Amino acid sequence: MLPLPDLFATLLHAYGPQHWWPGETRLEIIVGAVLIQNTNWRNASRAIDNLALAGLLEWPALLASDDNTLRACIWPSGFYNVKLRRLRSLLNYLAPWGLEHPRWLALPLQTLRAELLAVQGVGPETADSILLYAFERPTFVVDAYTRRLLARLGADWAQRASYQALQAHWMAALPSDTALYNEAHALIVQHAKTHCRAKPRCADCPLLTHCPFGSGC
DNA sequence: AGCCAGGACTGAG
DNA sequence: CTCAGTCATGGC
Repeated sequence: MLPLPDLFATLLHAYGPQHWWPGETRLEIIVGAVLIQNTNWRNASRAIDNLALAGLLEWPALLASDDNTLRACIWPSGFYNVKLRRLRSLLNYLAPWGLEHPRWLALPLQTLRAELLAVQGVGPETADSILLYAFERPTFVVDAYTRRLLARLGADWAQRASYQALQAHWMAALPSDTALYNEAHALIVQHAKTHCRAKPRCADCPLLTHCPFGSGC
């Protein structure tokens, strides 16, 4: 299979730098990481817009918000009862220090990751998204796109591999670097959105020549 | 009309 | 430790 550094270079050449940032502020990124769980970006984005309109993308306001207001805002993202609880547990974890505390940049990555994973409703992808995008820590975010892309490129093991195995695979292949991991994930998402769901399917896919199925998506 | 989307948790076997 | 079931909206 195409070596991952080459895969990254190919996508970068095809799509250009994404400078992807899933939110305007640290708080928005963290909230978004929960709201996007098993939901399409459009619905999650609606929820974020509602929160912004309600003035709840401000740290103290969000902490002080009542459940009914918060639930109404996040409604379009689906799973609103579950996500309400998950947001609360995450906010409760962050609250003692706030979002700008030096702690978030000082603690070892694995320590912080373990803390996040201990929060109810924060699994590996959500934890890594927060670490990479909100706190700019060099950890690779594995998601459905990442998994599918490897599988489509012939790495059959990827489809059923554990999160840990997939993450280790990427991180062993690419140097530990926040900007690089950010860009790599953004490119994979960009590729998936422009080709995987394109119709006609993958006519000018940049990964076409590397794909055993005749389409690199 | 179903099927699915950038997950995580729970209970069962 | 696998794995099906659960949570839910909106777009196609």
